[in-house]
Order: sequence, then C-alpha cells, then structure tokens
Amino acid sequence: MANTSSRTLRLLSLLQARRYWPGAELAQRLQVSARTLRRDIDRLRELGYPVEAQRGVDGGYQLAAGAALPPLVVDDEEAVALAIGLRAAAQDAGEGIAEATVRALAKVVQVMPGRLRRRVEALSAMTVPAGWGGAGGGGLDPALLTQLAVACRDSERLRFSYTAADGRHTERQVEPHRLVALRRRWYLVGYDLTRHDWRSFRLDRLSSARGTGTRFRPRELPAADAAAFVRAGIDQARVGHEVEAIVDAPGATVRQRIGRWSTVEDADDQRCRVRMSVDDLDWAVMALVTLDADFQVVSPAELLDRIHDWGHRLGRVRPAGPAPGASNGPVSTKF
Amino acid sequence: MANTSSRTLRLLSLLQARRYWPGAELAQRLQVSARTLRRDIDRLRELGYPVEAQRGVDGGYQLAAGAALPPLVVDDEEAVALAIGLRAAAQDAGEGIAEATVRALAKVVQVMPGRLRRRVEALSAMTVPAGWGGAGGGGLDPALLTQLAVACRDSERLRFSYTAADGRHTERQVEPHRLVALRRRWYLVGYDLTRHDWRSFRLDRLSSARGTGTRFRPRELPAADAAAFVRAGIDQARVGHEVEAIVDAPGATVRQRIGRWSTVEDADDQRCRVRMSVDDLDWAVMALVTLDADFQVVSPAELLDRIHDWGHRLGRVRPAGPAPGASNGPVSTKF
DNA sequence: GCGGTAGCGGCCACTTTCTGACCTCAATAG
DNA sequence: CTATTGAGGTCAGAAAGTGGCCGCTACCGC
Repeated sequence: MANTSSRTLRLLSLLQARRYWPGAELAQRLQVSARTLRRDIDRLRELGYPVEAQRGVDGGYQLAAGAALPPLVVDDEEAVALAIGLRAAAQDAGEGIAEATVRALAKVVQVMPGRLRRRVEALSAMTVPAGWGGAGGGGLDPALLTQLAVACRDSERLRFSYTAADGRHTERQVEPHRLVALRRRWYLVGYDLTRHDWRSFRLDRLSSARGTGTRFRPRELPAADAAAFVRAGIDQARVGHEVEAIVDAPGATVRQRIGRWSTVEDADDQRCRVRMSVDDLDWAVMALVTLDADFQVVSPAELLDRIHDWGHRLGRVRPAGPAPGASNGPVSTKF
Repeated sequence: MANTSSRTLRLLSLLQARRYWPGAELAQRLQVSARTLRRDIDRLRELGYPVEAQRGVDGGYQLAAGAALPPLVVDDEEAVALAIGLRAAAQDAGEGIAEATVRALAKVVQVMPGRLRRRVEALSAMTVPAGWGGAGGGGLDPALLTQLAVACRDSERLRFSYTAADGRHTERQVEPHRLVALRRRWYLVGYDLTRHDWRSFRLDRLSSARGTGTRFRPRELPAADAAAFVRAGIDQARVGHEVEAIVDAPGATVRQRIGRWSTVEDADDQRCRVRMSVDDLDWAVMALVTLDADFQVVSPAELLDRIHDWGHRLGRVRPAGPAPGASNGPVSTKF
C-alpha cells in the first residue's frame, strides 16, 4: 500500500466517493506529506482527470468531469447495483446501446467477487421479468445473458441445447461471436461447429449453456455486422405482428407515452397513427390502453379480437360476493 | 503516458476489456519490455487484483474475480449504458439496493464528460418511465434523482419548490441528507433551513431544484436511519390503494405472473385471492388483466369503476374506417 | 518423451522518479 | 488585513523503475 500507483488509485477513489476534500485530510489518509499530495493531484491531472481546487479557508479538492472517464472505483453495494441495473436495462435496451450494456455487464460481472455475484443472483430473482412478464413473453434469463456476453468477450467455445422454431431440441457447439438485441429480442451470433456455418440463436430458445473451456481465434463474420446478420436471418422467417392503429390523441402525447416502441405519425391535431411490431398482441393492447384515449384498429384483425376479448373480460368483472375461500388460507407467498 | 501508474491503469483496462492476453501483445501495447510487463502484472497482483497466467503455448494473462473490486475502466458507450441502466433501476429498485443505486449513479454521472451526459439525457428521454408509463403515475424525473444524489453526496445546500400534500407550493432551502426509496417512491430526507427541522420530501412533488453552491457540515439525523425517518413520516399519512381481488385461476399460476408485486393466497384449486398495494389503480388493472383469467374485485370500489371504464373503452374500439390522415404525413418519429 | 513456447523471477547496472523539507507566492473568506 | 489553504520551485537523499540477461518451470503438440 506504500506504492505510488496504488496511492494514486486510492486518491482517485477518495475523490470519487465524496466531492470536496480538504487537502490536509487527503494527505493524512494517504499517509503522505501535503507536498506529495499536491504532486499526486498533479499526476491525476496529467492523466487527464481534472481535479479542481478551491483555495482559501474551507478550500479543498474536487474531481470534475473531464474529457475522459476515470476508472470507476465502486464499492460492493454499488457494484451489485450496477449489475442489477445493467441486467434490467439489457432486457429492453434500445438497439443502439444494448451491446454496450452487455459489454459493461460482462466487465462488471467478470471482476466481481463470488460473494457479490451471488448477491446479484439473489436480488435479480425478485426483479420484474422482461416487459411486464407479459402473458406470452418468456422472460429472458439474465444470468444467461451475462454468461454469453462473457463467452463472446473471451472467445470461449460454448455448448448449449437449442429449441428450433419447429420445436426440435438439438445440442450445439458454437464459437460465440456477438450478442445482438433486435426487436426486443436477444440473439447470439456464432459459428456453429457441428453445422460448420454461421448461425443466430434466439436466447429464449437456448438453454443449459456452459463453456467448454477452450478458446478460439475469432473468425470473420460474413456480414457487415452481427446485427445485419441476424436481421437477414429473421427477415426470411418473419414472426410476430405488425400493429397499426389510429389513436384519438395528439401525436406528441402518444409519442411521449409509447414512442419508445412504436412509430407515431401525426394524422391531424387530435389524432395520430401508431405502428408497432410486437411478438405478443397483449403487449400492443396494453400499450394502446394505457394511452387513455379511444382508438381504432387498422390491423391486424386478431388485435381487434383480442381487444374485444379484454373488453368482455373486464366488462364482466363484478364485485366479489360472499367470500369464496376462507381468508385464512394456509398458503401465502409474499413478494 | 510514459508514467508507471498510468501504464498500470492502462494495463488494468486492457485486462478488463478482453479476457486473454498474450504477454507479448500486452508488452507491445504498453511499449515496455516483457520483463517490465511481468513486473506490472506483479504490481497489480500486489494491489489485490488477481491476474492469472497460463503458461505454455497459447498462454496469456487474464483478470480473475478477486476479493476486491478493481476500478472499472469503461469506455464512453459503456458509461452511457451504465447511467441509463442505473437510472432505470433507480426508478423501481428494491428498498435494499436503491441507495447504492443512486450512489453509483451519482458517481458515474459526476465524472462523466458533458457530451456523454447529454447522450444519457437524450437516450433516457426515450426510455420507459416508471412502471410502464402508467396513466396516472407521475414519472420520476431521473435527472432530478441524479441531481439530488449528487447534492447529498457533496453536502451542498439546495433550493427547490415543493408542493405539499394539500397542494400548496412553497419554496424550501434544505441541507440534503439522504435519498430513500420506499414503497416504489423516492424521498429526500434533509434539514429544512426555514422550518429549522428535519423533513422528508417526496421527489415527485419537488421541482426546480438547484444547488446554492454552499456546502455544509452534515448534521446528525434524529432517527435510526433515513429510511426509518421517512417511514415514520408517511405512516401517519397513508396514501395509495389497497387492492384485493378473487382470481379464477390457480394460485401458483398467478403467483408466477404477478407474485412479485402482490400477496397471493390460494382460495381453492381454481381460485385465489390477490392483494396488492398500488399507487395507481391502472397498475392494478394491468396486473389483473394480464392474468388472462376472470376475476372479481373485493376492494376498492374505484377499481371496479376503472375496470369497467377500460372495458368500455376497449369494447368500443372499431376497425379504422377510411384512412383519416394521409399515410404520407411528414412528421414521423421512429423509436 | 521431447522440444518449443511462454510465463516466473533472480540478478545487475543504470536511470528516473519520488519524497519530504523548506521556501515564497496567490487566492479566498471573514 | 489576516488566517487559511493551495501552487509550485528547489534540493538532496532514498526508492523505484527499467531493460537485459539468465536459468527455471509449466504446458502443448507431435
């Protein structure tokens, strides 16, 4: 701990933990003279981390936002929070930052001591599954996502079992290349060693993955990028529903509420046209109903059925009569 | 860049970015001899970050999970992903890690260059607000959360305007102490300088906060911890809705779907009793309707009204007639 | 089992940096 | 104005970092 670089790191972490530090206190904590502290501060500044200083009574140092990101020194709890947040974010990240999210997740998880990893597992078990646990949508296992992200990063071969679209289970051995989020789904792009070709795998159809422990030299993907590869694959096997509806509310309002998942076009001042791609029609119904406005369905017809189905179900809800089951029922799960 | 400590930092970042590195490549990247690299690796190990090495052909170094967390070296995109993930996580974090989440958020945001901060703002504008953008639920402004977290951390006085429960606006000057998440809501605990007493403030009633620039010496909170303080305050002014319903579906099924937010008691084989506390009735409606089963409402009566309201709205949805706005409308927002 | 590869670490000589002490100066708040 | 606190120069001794060399050991493929 008497080292210079370790001290520099500690200084950085102190400056990150609290904004203002009187120089004397820092010097005392780092067990060096005030002069050396000043030199350490200089070192940080030379490294590109702008440390600002206030002179005079009650002065001190503070770490400001600079051109580059300093290494983040986080404590245990913060690391757990990071992992949880990233896991949740990965579930429905926009296509733009999804990759960065898993990259960061892999980074954090990789260096996290085992005890923290266990805490993350425990905590995220009680977290909301993907997109509201919607009726049909199989939740994505966040641990799987992490595992695959690490395997991609480290170029480690994987074995897993995969359930193809036709329902057949197969065992695969794959060189993982990249994770791709597309249309609210995750795909693993990799080189299938038994098929001797590139494939993309939907994460929700993939299970019991484990690394083989062998590393490989990354191959070159025969596509512009991984996202393009996946897109090419799923375009020929379309699935899901294209929803279109006219909503009796201003486009701006609608955009604010559900613009994230849909394309909103202004029709006139009071109406707009909403388009979205969903896997599950219930999802579309929820999106539309939360708008608190009337709407008309353009397509598909099934959506209208579904909506009326919901309407009926909700319409026939009645106050509960005499208690049907004694309220002293034995089984109860909290949370 | 020729510095030893900066090189150590760079080495750490390289080891975090990819798992396996051949020693020769690392040495070349860091512009040092292999011998010095080995010494650098040693240095890291002495600092407590376990670097493992593989000998022999195809050997190399890898950063393993150790006892302590090394400083995270993240790139720009990853930092943005971190901030986005943490913001989202803060919105509905469990009470246990909520505080760590904002702490981490403050840490990340504090050192983030302005350009990244702007990207975060832009991106999180298109992110789902708290709990599905539920109709009534005032979304929490994530920027506010960040701002307050930083102010708490840095012991900086705040001014803001506050709308009390009775609807009266007041201007407050406060020494922020801690942020607390309780029952899916955020509170700021602080010492109110005009009232000369400790208060807790609901974040969704707090607006136009700005730091005064003056720091203060933290006072001691007259309570076990900040959460206890808030709890004591809100227990005397309960709010929200206690929902109870009988669902015509087995308890196990229901528990799997919405057990996270509710208490489910088995009534008999085919029915169960669901209880939940919600701020917003729409939220309860959504939870119940996604169960895909009939149900009866025990309480409150308003819930029944709301359900029937939804039922009517959904019931009168019709297919769209002739296109109301030309589909070549100029304004279109994707994403 | 054998040879090649690649990490391990001791040793040495040389160079560079670091450190604390002492000094003067500069900004800031009361 | 004055006390406080950071900025920074200089100096000498101490400590480190560095590269080159060495023999050693673990591991892999043949």
